[in-house]
Amino acid sequence: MADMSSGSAPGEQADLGSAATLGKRADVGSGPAPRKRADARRNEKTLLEAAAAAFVASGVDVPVRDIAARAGVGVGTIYRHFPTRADLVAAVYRHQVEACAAAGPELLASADSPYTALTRWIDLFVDFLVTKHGLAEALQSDDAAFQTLHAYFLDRLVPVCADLLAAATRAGQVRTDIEALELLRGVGNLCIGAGKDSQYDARRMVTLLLTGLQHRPSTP
Amino acid sequence: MADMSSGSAPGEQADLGSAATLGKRADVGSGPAPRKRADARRNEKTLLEAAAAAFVASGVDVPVRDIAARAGVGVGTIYRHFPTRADLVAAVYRHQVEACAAAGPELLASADSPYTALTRWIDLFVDFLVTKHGLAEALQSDDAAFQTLHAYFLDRLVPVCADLLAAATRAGQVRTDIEALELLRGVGNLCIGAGKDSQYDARRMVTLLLTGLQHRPSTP
DNA sequence: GACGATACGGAACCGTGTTCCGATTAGCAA
DNA sequence: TTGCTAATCGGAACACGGTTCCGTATCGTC
Repeated sequence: MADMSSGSAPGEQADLGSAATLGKRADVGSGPAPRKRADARRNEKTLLEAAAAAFVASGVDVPVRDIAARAGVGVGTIYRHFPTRADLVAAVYRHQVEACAAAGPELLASADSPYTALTRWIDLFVDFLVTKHGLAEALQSDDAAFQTLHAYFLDRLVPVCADLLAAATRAGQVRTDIEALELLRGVGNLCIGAGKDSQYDARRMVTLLLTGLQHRPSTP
Repeated sequence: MADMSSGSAPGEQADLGSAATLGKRADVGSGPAPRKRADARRNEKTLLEAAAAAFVASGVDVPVRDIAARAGVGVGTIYRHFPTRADLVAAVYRHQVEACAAAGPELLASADSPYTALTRWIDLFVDFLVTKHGLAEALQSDDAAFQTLHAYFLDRLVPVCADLLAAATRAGQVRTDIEALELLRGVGNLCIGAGKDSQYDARRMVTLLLTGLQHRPSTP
């Protein structure tokens, strides 16, 4: 299974998550993609690496200027490749989000019960969030610029969570009044500020939430 | 019992929560307070009312300039009375925080079990947070300016929560590995973004958390 | 009414994200 | 190799938010 908590590992050959691929696919059928210039491709890769390093060093709140400086480019270059901060963040973490999404079905197939698969998957999700300083905060930020990041996470992970939840529901292991979106948002919220207070253990809170999710006829 | 979700009801005679009373008490023993000028007192009251109205209208994120305009004063006046945004927020909600703190012992005395008292108290807390747009977010913000707000809430409410939790623990009704601070932060986190998505019901998530908190020997 | 202390207003400052546009350069053709 | 042109780059400039500063206005007292 993919390791969700490892470094962000940018720098692959294929689609590095340029903003154009985040929204609706642009003008399908207008012929093959016009292939970017070499310096543009180089810069995009450099930017993703610099951003990943900056996020590790200073959290996802690191100023755009710092990322630009780290990459040795101007801020204009960042905004040409990524229309907004959130798109850059999304691009940097795209691989890990995809890995998390892919892990859902695998866990469902390998775990000894749907509920176990669900908890393991949520564990992956939590590991991902708590190891990325400020990511959970950014996801819930009401800043309009982060709407696209929020949407990307939800688009990709809600269906996976919904499948796990549905399986657990069919097995009679969980309450039936909780939706996947709600569960994911709750878990995401619990991860906020995870690294900033040693007294607060997000994983323990998520455990509580998941325990409470279990189907228990004897509700007090 | 105090109604935590009602309007903020500023405008009382006594201490309206000026910043001086939030931090450590300044120079105790240097004689009686020198009694502010009349216009200063008038402005402080006006400011609290304007801020409360602005918070209701636009959330606690409303720009300081907007509050100043609403109160018909300059921004300098705000900063003279409240050293920072967070102090203004704290002052506006001080009454409700105090009411929430006071409700703890009352509930413990009146409810039929400590766990019930705890859940009722948490309900009050949640009602408070979800009815104040952006307050839960501000509480967890890593912005240094909100540290004082965070600290105020915690100073005031953690002891109350700890008492309720201890009582429930003595009654064998809850797990023993959760601290009051952790529980409060978890609940606070779950309230983030409560009003912005009709799909997400913070109260339901808190219910899950509290259910998971219950002592259950048969852990799956 | 005068005068010192206090409080006021809002321009100015700093740090953000984002936009804009002249300078630069890659990629191609001759 | 040399031009040419469109794509790309860099960073100054803008918008917007919190906060600070200081000349001016007002209060309260003599």
